[in-house]
Amino acid sequence: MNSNSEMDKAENQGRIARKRARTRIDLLAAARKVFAVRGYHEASIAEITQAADIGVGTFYLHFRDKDEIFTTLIEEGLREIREQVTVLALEQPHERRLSAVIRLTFHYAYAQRDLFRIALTNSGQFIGKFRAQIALVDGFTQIFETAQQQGQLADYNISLLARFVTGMVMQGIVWWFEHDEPGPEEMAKQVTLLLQHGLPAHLLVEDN
Amino acid sequence: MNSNSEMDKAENQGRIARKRARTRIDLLAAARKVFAVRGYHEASIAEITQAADIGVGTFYLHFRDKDEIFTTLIEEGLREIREQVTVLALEQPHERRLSAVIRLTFHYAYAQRDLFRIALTNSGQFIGKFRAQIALVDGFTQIFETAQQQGQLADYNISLLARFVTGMVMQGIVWWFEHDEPGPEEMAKQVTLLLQHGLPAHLLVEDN
Amino acid sequence: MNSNSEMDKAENQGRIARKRARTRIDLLAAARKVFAVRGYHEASIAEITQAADIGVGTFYLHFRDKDEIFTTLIEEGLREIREQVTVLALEQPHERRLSAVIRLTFHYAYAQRDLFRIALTNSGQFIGKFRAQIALVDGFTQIFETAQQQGQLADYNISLLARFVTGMVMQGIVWWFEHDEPGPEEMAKQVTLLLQHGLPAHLLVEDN
Amino acid sequence: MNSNSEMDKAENQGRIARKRARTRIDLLAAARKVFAVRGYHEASIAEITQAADIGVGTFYLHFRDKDEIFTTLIEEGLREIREQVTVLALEQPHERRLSAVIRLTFHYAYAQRDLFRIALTNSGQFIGKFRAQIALVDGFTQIFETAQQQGQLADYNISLLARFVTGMVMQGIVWWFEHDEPGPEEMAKQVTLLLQHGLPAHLLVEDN
DNA sequence: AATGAATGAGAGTTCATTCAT
DNA sequence: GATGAATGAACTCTCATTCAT
Repeated sequence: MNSNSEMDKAENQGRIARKRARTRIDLLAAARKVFAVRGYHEASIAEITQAADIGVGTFYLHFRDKDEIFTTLIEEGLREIREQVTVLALEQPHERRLSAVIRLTFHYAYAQRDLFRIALTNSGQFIGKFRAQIALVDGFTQIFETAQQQGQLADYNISLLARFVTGMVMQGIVWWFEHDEPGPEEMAKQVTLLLQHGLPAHLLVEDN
Repeated sequence: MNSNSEMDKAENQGRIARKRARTRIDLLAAARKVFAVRGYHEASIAEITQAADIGVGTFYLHFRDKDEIFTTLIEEGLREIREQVTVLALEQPHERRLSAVIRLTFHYAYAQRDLFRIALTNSGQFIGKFRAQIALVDGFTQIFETAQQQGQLADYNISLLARFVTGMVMQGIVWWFEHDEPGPEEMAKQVTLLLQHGLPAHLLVEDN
Repeated sequence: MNSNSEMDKAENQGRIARKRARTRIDLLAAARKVFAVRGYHEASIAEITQAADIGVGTFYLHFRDKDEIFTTLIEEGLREIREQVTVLALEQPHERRLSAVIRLTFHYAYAQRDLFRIALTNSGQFIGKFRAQIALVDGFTQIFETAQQQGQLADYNISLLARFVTGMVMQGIVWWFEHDEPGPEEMAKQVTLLLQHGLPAHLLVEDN
Repeated sequence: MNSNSEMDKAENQGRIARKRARTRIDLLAAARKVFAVRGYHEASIAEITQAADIGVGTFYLHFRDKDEIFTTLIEEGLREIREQVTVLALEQPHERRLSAVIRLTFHYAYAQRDLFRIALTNSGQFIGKFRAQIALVDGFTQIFETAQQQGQLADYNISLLARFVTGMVMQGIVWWFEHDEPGPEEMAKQVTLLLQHGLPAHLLVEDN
């Protein structure tokens, strides 16, 4: 009977934990939906809990405030992408790493356009905190630093360079907020094209 | 006597109009300050009017709501830049136009970093409406279209290309939200460098 | 020259007084229009002065507040009616006086339906203060008192009786807020009919 | 255990619902008090919630705005009266129905003078919407229509007649805003007296 | 006398957060 | 753990009124 009740207890805890986790997931999914259609500032906790079909009070059992669920939503949604991109890019040889990061980022971002829209449209206040961008910048920085240690990119400010490339990628993603075409493959190709050759000489005469 | 009183009247109206305009300017200046330190959403009308040292009610004599003063602030602040950049860039020969736009934009943006910070940090909700970016995109698009008609840029999607370059410039400006160096001249040089030569071949092997 | 300037002065004062009176009339007319379409509480001073095409400040040179212009509007508009009804009714022999008051009141009220609408629709707060009604009640009371002194109306409470008849007349006027027919003549006839004969015995059996 | 917790749950919901209903009732009672002393337009939500000893925000959990609580107050307060009068009057034989409606209306109105004061003093804006009056008019109209179908009231405009009688009753009720005497029984008698016999011939000579 | 820009008290309303159940 | 009624601070916005011109 003892072991029985202990088993019951353990089982019970498992059930409760699962229930709790389920509620949390429901909240995040509801938040994603609500933030997408209303934007961060127009969204209210009440709206989110309603969409999740749970009580308002329950929200505070899972998240401190609106800020926290927003950050968590973005963070968790982006973590996987970040990890995947990192892993897959590292599998590539050096000279393919940069284009791999760009391609992979575009692919994942295209698949999760709604999340990026939420993040980019509402992170103004958190700008600089915006993790997706930071991760990209960091990735590019590493690649460029390695290159510089090998004597390349002598004239470039590496930090700025990483930012510029990130800016290009971000604009590509923002483009998808309004258009569905072209897809990630072509988008990556366009960015890579520019990065490979630059613009024709006629457009940018050499300053001296 | 008639003409005298008429002159008085006209003079009076002039003075009143000037006073009114002065209040409006005070409000815009106060809004700029408040938006800069608090952000759009955290700023309250009361705070703005207090900073401007005028009554709350007066605000509504000049602007419909917070949205309107924000838009006006950005719009008026940016108009001059837009016009200057346009005029000066058009004075340049074709092959210098692109780099001129980049250089000039950086120069003006550096001088008005606070305004750009306000605009870029709080325009999430108005993304796509953000005029500074649109103006840049339009400018670049024109330059690239002209080039394409002359048989250049054959492989490029012009719209995307314009966005990419805009993204680079924007990231340069965002950089200044956290750093004061390098200045606009070097920033422009870095962007131009990348656009002229692209990245070294080792970093981006040709896909086939 | 002295007498001349004195004449000038007098003339001037006359002109100013006329101008002042004109503004006052404009204000009252504007108020009538605005109260009619917006109702007392929804009407603002700004709206009235705008309709009168004068400055807001000027309003306060003529009326203490919204209440005063409202009261004045009703009062002045009703005074004439009251006086006319009184004069004309007194010209009638006793036995025609009551029906004359009813007929005349209906005629004037029909001609000035807008004023009565304003008065009756917005005087809730001033109920009991509403002068048109008071005047009628007073008029009826006098007639009934005279009759009672002559031994008639023994069973009636005169004050109440006057109110009841006033209530009938008022309902006739309110009817016109929604219908244009029948006109004042028929309306008076209907009221008089009821007052003359009462209702058929079948509808009201004698309590005992 | 299952049924037990379900019972608990049901009981809980019952208690919560009762509590909620209690708050609503408190609000309506407070509104009745505040409207009575301040009038509709001078009453503020804050004043009502203070009188009800609840938070401002709670008001909006129960009513959309001031308009809604006002309408609800009048409507709910009047519904019972309307129903009672209707039911009781229909129990009467035809020839007693009219006087029954008058007597009953006066009785209920006297008992709820404050409610009628609120309704009549503040319904200017809602005139025509005012339900108590409409209900009376409708009731009288039915009675008179029936009578007319039996060949009576040939000369009368039924709609107007119903309004006139309503006007008399309303004036009786308004009388009580300033006097407590006479009571409803005598008031009904006075109205009935007038409706039975009309006024003496001396006061209203027959027009020809 | 006339003006209208400026004022600020005060109204309605929302919503993140709490807490008794 | 979950609930949702209750809370009240904080916000936006209006408008009667003043006063320098």
